[in-house]
Amino acid sequence: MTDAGKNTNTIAAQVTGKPTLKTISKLSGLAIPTVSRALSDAPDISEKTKKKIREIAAEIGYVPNRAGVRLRTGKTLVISLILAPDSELMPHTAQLIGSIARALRETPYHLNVTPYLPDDDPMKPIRQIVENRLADAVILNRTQADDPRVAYLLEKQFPFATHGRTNMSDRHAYFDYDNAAFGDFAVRHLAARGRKCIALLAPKQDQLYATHMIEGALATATDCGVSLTVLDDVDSDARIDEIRAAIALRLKDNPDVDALITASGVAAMAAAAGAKSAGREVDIFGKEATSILRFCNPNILTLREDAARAGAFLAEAVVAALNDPLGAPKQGLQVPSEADFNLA
Amino acid sequence: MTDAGKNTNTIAAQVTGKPTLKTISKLSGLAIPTVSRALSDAPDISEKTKKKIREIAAEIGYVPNRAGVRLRTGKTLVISLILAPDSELMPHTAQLIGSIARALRETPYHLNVTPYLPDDDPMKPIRQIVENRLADAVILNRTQADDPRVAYLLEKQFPFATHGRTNMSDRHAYFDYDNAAFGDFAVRHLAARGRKCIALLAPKQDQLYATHMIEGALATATDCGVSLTVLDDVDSDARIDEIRAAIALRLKDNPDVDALITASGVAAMAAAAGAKSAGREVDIFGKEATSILRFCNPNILTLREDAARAGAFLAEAVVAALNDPLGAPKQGLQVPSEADFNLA
DNA sequence: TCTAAAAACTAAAACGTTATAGATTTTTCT
DNA sequence: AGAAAAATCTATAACGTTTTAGTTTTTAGA
Repeated sequence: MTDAGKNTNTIAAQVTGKPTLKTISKLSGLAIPTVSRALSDAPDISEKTKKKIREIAAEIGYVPNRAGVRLRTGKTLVISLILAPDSELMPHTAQLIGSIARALRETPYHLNVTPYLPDDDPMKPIRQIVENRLADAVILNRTQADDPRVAYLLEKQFPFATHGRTNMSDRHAYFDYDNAAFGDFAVRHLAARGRKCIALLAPKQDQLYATHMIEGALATATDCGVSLTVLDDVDSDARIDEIRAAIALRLKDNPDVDALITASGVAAMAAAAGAKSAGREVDIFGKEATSILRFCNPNILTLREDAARAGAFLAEAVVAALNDPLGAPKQGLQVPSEADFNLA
Repeated sequence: MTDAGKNTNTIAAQVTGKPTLKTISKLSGLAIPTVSRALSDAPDISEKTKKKIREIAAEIGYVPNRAGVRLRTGKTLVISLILAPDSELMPHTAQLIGSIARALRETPYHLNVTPYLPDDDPMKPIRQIVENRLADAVILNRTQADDPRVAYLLEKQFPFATHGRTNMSDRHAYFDYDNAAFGDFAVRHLAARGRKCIALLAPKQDQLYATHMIEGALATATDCGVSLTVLDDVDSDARIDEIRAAIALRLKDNPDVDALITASGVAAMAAAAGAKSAGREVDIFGKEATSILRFCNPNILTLREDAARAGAFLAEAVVAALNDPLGAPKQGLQVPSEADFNLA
């Protein structure tokens, strides 16, 4: 029982420093490439050898050095989430980031966050990432119908997924909410509550989700025999106080309006306040990321947008695109179910 | 005017593929190490050579390959933000992430996000990062007074910064709100409004910020001659409905309470609802990340916590720690000013 | 003008990985 | 048993960077 002999029982104890392929090579007596190929399950390594190497790797806790892999293969093992500047929609964003990062834990990829500011060129971060190979794929949020970033990524054949559809959606992975169904449901529900003159708050920008929402709502309005006005001159990305003021103004212009549909929770809250300040009693139907909205104003009818689900889907979709670049892009649509609606 | 001659005017045009040190080496006729040392402004390279190399580098748009640097130096150029699971405080988190990432754009570092779940071991991500060198530094949020992660990082001498102080704060970089000042201000303000019996909602866990808040509030309560009860059995990290129910219960137990101070915006909202359901008219004083809280319930008095400022500070602090590991850790305290308070 | 010292530069190696092409061993078939 | 084929393994090189230990060139000093 000498001290010298004590720590030599296990292989692991013989290892000093971070284990590399070299360590396993020495421990197993096999060449480094053999070790590498065994761990990547190459066909020209015998099962016996693979087993032995995998055991040693597990015992000494071998983890591939990312810099080595990256330098050799050109793969970064990084996925970058490009964040559009959003002033007030942050609960949604935080959920998205967290759920993407969590889903990526099951993969070798890490999540990088790359935000840009309102006065930045949205193309700049994308170009940097593609040109300098800072990531293997990107995820975009707040896409527009005719998004130059999407066009660029498609042209460069750089893997990506988007949160929200675009005009080029058939060619890329995305997750989106079925806003047509939301529009339909909202109108149907408001009509059932006896509302006759519904206004829909659409964003100024060319956003596809609004188009869908309007389409769904218009069709159902005709169906239910209620009137539907689209208010497309309120900037729903503005500060909340500004939205409220704008809504109050619109309500005065449209004295018959007895219900409002909005595309975001913030806008719904602003609408509620705007209606109140205009002295009008209207129903409000909006979307929300958390339960906060309905909690602080139970009179707002809401559809819960599941950002966590979106994040998990986007992570999977982008990894799928990386693993099979030629496969059909994964596309997800959250069709609202009754359970997603909080109806006062 | 031959076609062949057209593109050879500029150096840049002669370069194909991503430029490396080798490219500059060939273009300049100097050896690769010379180029490397010139770009890192080493003392043994002549100014003339440095100028020449820098010009070529700029012209062909040379950007160091991160994998090469990482493999050679062991530096990852990554800073990892470890996100504690937070159910309802997400606006704050999103602001934090965005502002850290934006601040890091001025540096060579990229931001990685590493969340863990309520049932995960909080040590696991940290250990992985340190042992496998997945980042050069980490930023922690939601630190506890006696945080094992902080102890571990200090022991390993791994650079980090925290959002919130700990028992070991003198030894690490942090950003925190001056919660003592918040407690003081809240009590002083409520007393001035004529409130006599104030309750303070403290989190169950051993969180230093609560200690500070209580200290500040207690001292001022004595000063102003009002009574202050600390309710430390409400889990302020619980779901919002649960907090509300718990608060309603506490209010019934304490019939004299006429004002509530909470540590978070969500808790404030829950408190407002709890008070309402208990049929009590109490003042509420809370904190908020965005202006949403006060917007949806203008009766809640608030202190605005500037997460963007926290993020920018933390980014700077952690980069400073990396550049000067022996220097004094940067420590920031947001002392609330009158302007930060939204008083109904 | 010659030598010593200082300045400026370079050759070689290494970080850890994987791809290519080739070498060795084993199996299969006649 | 011997040759061909298949299976298994290895040597070498390369990705782009920086560090170490030189070597060459220039300047300074006598």
